[in-house]
Amino acid sequence: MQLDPSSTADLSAQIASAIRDAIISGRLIVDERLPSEAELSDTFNVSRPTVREALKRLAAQSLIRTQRGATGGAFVNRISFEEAYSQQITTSTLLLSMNAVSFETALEARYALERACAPLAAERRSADHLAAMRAEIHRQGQPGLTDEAFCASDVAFHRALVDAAGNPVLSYQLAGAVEAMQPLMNMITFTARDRARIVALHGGIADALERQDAQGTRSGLQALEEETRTLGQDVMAQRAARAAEADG
Amino acid sequence: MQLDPSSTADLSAQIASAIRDAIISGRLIVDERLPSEAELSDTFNVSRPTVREALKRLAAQSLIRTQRGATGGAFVNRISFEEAYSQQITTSTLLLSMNAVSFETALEARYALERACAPLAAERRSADHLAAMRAEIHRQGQPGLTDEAFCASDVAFHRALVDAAGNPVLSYQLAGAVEAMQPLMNMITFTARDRARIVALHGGIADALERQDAQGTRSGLQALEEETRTLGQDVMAQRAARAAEADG
DNA sequence: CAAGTTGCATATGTCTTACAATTAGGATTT
DNA sequence: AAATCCTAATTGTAAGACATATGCAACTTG
Repeated sequence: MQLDPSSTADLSAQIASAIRDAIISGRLIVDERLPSEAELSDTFNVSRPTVREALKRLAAQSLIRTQRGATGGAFVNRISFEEAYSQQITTSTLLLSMNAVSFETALEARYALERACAPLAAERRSADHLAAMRAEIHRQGQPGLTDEAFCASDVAFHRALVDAAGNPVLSYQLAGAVEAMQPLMNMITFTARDRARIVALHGGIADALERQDAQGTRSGLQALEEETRTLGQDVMAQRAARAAEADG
Repeated sequence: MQLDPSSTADLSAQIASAIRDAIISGRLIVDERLPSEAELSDTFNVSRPTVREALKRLAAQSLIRTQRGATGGAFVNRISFEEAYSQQITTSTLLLSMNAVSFETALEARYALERACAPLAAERRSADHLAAMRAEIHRQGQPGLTDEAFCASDVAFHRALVDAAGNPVLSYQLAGAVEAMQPLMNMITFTARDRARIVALHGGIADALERQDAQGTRSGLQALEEETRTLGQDVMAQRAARAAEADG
């Protein structure tokens, strides 16, 4: 592992990059211990704080984990689906909120992806998945539920649907899309009538999954997308109206 | 921004977490300047190196950028689609390679997601997208192409297909799925006959997109998935056979 | 002899102090 | 007025020290 002396980037960034490349390329394998900070600072000819900054960068990406004590050190981390989930959700959420992604664009992407797992979910759904979905549907029908709790239950419902496809890679990819939508969804105020419609659509989707009807699942999701889009557009229109009123 | 004194985690991790929460919640907005390292070390009652480790963690996630000089400092970064892409690809690639995700599982997820953008791509594909796809198809037909170059062109083809859907969120989500497959795809040796079949399938997909035939695009992708699965299974079977031979 | 205890070596975590490098903006000089 | 230099602020890097955690071996003790 060598550094490029002509680079103008921070030393800690260069060192992190060198180690990252070694991990990605497989020269460092899972659970292998990196040299100690003192050794690394020798080999790279930098001070220990600089090495530490590099290691913290890698730790932030879950590429390594550190352990104190006699047999401690930095170890190549086997990144878990859970860690990957949470990183992707953080990134997706910020990407949406910082780049003024419209409600329509995010919604379209989300449901396009979700419909992609309809056939697999219809084929493989287990009793557990169906039960989880039914439980969320029941919760969504309870009176006195806050809008936020309703949205959270909605996310849980869709999460169960995605997991029913039985493909962890698919679940991972979709977690970001679904959860990143939540802040946008939380802007919507659901009237009792809205909720009733959504609960009915959720019920239809669960029914279709239960009878392993892929096409029914797809069209149920389609209807749900359109319902949600209408709700979102209403909210945006109201906001625009209020903003215009405040201006003039 | 306060720290939890009962936490056993590293101070730098706690500080990074506190700042990250402030960014995600919107208390710190894009392009806003964070307090200087000296000020942060005062407010958190830690030393400057500890603050710096926290800032490097955030920089690794593209949440902040730093600038030297008189008016320098750490600024909340507007995360771009490109940065989000590359982070997701890194994470996805490692997730697949470190968790022994099978070729079948990854392939299934990839094509399920890709078929999801078939209707949108058929509706919105521009001449540019079609031209990009045709160019890659032509490249794939050239003799003397290495397997790696063939795979890279394959990725470019699929990337154009995804971009044709005209939804940046969809493109972002799919970039990880498609590109993370590349190391697995690179294990495959493509015979001339294999390549001819794949090129023909690519041509069929491009044709379907050109005539805005969503169903044709979907079935073309379906056929491509099955072709690829067969190729992958052959490779795995050969590997298993060689491994058995070496053992016995 | 077995079980618990102590102490040591090693590693990361944190602090302190210092200096180098970079940069914007003002002061100075031509 | 324009070009130049200087200065202050800020991040980047270094070096050394101490604190803390932890595995392991040696030691003590019942």
